Amino acid sequence: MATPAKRPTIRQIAEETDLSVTAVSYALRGERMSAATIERVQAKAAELGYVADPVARALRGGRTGTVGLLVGSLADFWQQTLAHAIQRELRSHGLHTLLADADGDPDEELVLAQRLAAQRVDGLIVAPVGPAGGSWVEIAAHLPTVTVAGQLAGAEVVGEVAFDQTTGVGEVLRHLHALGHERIAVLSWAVGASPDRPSERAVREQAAILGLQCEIVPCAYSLDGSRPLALEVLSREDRPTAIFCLSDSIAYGVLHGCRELGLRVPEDISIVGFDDHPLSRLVDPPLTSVNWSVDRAARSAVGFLVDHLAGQADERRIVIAPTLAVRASSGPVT
Amino acid sequence: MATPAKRPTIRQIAEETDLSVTAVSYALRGERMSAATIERVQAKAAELGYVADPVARALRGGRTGTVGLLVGSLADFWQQTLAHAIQRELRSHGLHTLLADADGDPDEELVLAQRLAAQRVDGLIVAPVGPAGGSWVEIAAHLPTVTVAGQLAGAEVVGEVAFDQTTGVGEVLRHLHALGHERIAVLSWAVGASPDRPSERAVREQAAILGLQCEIVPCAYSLDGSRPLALEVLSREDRPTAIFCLSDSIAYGVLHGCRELGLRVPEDISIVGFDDHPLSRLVDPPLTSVNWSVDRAARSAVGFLVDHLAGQADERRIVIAPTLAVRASSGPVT
DNA sequence: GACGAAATGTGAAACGATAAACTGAACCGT
DNA sequence: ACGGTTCAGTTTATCGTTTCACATTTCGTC
Repeated sequence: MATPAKRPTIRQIAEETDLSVTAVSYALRGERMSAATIERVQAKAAELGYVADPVARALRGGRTGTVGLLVGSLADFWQQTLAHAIQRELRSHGLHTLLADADGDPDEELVLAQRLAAQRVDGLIVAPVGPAGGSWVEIAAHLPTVTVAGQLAGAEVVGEVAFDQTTGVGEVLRHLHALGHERIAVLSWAVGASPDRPSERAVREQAAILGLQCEIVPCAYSLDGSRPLALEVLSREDRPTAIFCLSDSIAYGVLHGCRELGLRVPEDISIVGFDDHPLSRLVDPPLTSVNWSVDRAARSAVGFLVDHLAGQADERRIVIAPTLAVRASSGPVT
Repeated sequence: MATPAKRPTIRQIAEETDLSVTAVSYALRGERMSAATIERVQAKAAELGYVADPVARALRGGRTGTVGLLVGSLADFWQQTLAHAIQRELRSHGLHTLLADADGDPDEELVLAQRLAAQRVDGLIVAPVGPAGGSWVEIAAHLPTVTVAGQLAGAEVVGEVAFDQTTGVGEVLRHLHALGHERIAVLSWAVGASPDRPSERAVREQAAILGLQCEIVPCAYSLDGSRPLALEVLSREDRPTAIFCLSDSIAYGVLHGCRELGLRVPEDISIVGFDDHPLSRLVDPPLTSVNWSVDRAARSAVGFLVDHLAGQADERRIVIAPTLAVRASSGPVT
């Protein structure tokens, strides 16, 4: 902690090359100055190990080379995977990541978005937890924003990676219906103010079509959040014959609960997840789940943002199609 | 993207209150000015929704309220968990997190550390991937640094959360030894320049003591990284009777490989992990692993840093003791 | 009622980089 | 030889905040 780290500054280079600060600034970027000067400056910069100060640059208002990544909850395994994939993809484009975790709280999400904007990120990639409040409209109006796996109603985004919830949910419910299930509990990740989340809406629609009796139960993300809830649902008199979890993380907690209660899966109860985390094929029993290509989502999201930053103004949108991965956790009603 | 977001500035408050910028700056922090002025200024600030610009503040040299979190590889499930825990803990202290992922590359790790320093983080929490290079000494000398689960040789840190590798590894090897295993493959997360990683050293030491034949195989972190390697090891003529993976993520890949080859675990081969990810008890078969309390590690790491920032100068250190969680993936040699 | 010390406030410089506007000089064609 | 470009720089202002040094006013005290 001794001396406060003296990184070389542009001024130092200026002094040592007998040029003005401005000249150095231009030369470093290879603009305007004569070839000889540019060479001389860059040599000196290399010699001193100069790296432009991102903070100063940000204050002045230029590009920062940093993108904000805002996820709904890092407690969710799948979102961890997504965050990693996006982060890695951003880096392959030479962009840095400022990751923020709303931890399931829509209000916190907004605060964090504003904080990221204040940090002068060049753009924002959001996997929203809640529906858009009014402030989102404003944020997205000023900061190129791409949404992944969720909408920000009303906000004008530069790209959108949507997941076809209707089809995904539909496939699950048809699968369960075909296996003879009729009473299904749906564990949805709970957040205060989101009465009309697409996935839940899809559940109601599809359930109505198939004539299924679906009860939607709000649930916390984490393992420790869903397990107690699962215990409650599973202990009921008229236990459902299947549980459909709108996130694999939730499903894991339910599996855990089943194990504690001595319930066999899928003989006593079928369990289906959503998002298909890489470990879902390894758990016991392997979890039936809806797979969306994380890599494709990450690539698209980053691609949209990068394109926009490169000046391509048109809004982009991709809808990622689901694949139902049927594994051993779902079986016929017995 | 229209107008470049006009957040209210300190100057705006100054104008509307007929005070100097300086006065407002002081008043906002409740210093110097008269009570009346302070009140007036803060009221105006609240009215305008003023929030201090972190970038400007950082440039000037003050606290930024942001901590850099540098993890060796977010591809590793356990490190995802750790990152989340630390992030959450930091937030409970009102600190923001700037997360960077070295993706297994020690050089990248250094670059990122410097980048974080340039972003003026108040401190750094590092789960290092490689051993310290010389630059780390310099970085840590200028920036309060806490290490978690790894050392930065030579660097003077303000806190250290160490994991007792020797005991952890010892317990595993004794466990396997007691089960009759003698030829053990150890899959270690590979990184270029780390010939003397503590865990590997511990393996060699303990293996010597117990008279075990341990081969250390370097391995990538991810599922996709360890699976092919596992296939190779498992297909050998003189296949080891047990595989000890120095990370649960690696173990998952190995489990996957066993399944593909039709090997039964633990009848045909025993598998042990390291770190005990929450899902390890749910995979098939449940994975024997070495548990360290993530929460305790996160709390300690953040606590050390916060204490230091609060002026407590003494260096802190905690050694987290392992607990061997014996589950079904390890069994006697048959 | 004069004197020093608080209390309260102001202006200017600084943090590091960038952009707009300006200054000479060299160079062009006519 | 003259006005107009272009080149290669320099000056100056700016981003939003903090802090140092200084200028007033107020106050208690002898």
